[in-house]
Amino acid sequence: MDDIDSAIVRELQRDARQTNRDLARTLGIAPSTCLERVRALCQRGVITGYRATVDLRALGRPVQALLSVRIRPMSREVIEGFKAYLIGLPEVLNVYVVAGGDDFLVHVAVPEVDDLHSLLMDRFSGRREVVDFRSSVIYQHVTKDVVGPLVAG
Amino acid sequence: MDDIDSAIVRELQRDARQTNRDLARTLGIAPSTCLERVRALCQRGVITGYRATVDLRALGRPVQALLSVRIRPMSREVIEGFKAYLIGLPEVLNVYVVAGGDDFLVHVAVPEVDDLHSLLMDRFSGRREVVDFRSSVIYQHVTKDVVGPLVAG
DNA sequence: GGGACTTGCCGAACGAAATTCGGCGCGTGC
DNA sequence: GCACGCGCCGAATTTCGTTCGGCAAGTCCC
Repeated sequence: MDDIDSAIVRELQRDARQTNRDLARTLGIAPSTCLERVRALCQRGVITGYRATVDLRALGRPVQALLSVRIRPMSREVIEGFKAYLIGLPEVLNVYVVAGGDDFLVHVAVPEVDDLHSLLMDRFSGRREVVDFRSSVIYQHVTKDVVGPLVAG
Repeated sequence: MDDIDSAIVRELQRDARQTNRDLARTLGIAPSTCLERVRALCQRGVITGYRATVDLRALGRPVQALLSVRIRPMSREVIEGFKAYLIGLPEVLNVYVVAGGDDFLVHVAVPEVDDLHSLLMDRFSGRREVVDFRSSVIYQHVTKDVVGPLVAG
């Protein structure tokens, strides 16, 4: 994990579909060398996958929210079960299992604000393990790239 | 935006680096047709980019947290300024600007739990617009693909 | 109801890219 | 000082992205 590997990760986070030749040219190394470093990063588990990012607005789901949920009891079975349930919901984008005041933080996207209310009423309030929930509409959401191993942070 | 487009988006979210031929074979269409549909999706803004996903553990930042921050005053300048400041921090992964009890929700990743404390003390408590903050360690984080336009949701 | 137009799809041809592999240089350890 | 191993490079091969002409189907207008 040297500077070149960091640069590869940074570049592939910026654009995962750039050609290996372009990537090699950017880094100043041979394409074959670049290719085997990328493969090594995948094999070592540093790079876990390549994903297309989509515009939720274009997909008809412009309203995003963060749902704070408290559940009881806090047993492993209940947590895993509720997490699996959340992942099964089509509105869900991210599930955070957190410590502190809340147990779950659920990032959702729906077509309209009304659907947020429906989602809470139909999918959350009825479940027995859910003891409390709260929703926060997201005004803006910025995703950053992972820059590196925080050597100078 | 028909079923084929939805399938393309779904497949490219699963693996953005699969070859156009494989994608076309999966969908049962010709590679040329597949290619122009993918390009149309990019041009229409449905697909906004392709990104490599990395393992934060492998990058030496296994501790993740969600920071809830309240700021004052809630003017556009202060919000945009603080948001830009957050994005500049190397520990930051996601910034959510939200309505409700908190104003910002900041997703961060650091090497150790101690760094979380340092981050809060050194980068947040000193800033004048920050009136309150709270941190929640993330036990698990699951990111889901966007499945579609929620027609049957 | 029929004809022209538009739209989307297909398949072959071309250029470019990914991938493989043998060889080389450099650092390390003995 | 010498042998070994690791990483990098560059050419050859294979696969892929991309373009383009033609075709079928659906649509609009007459």
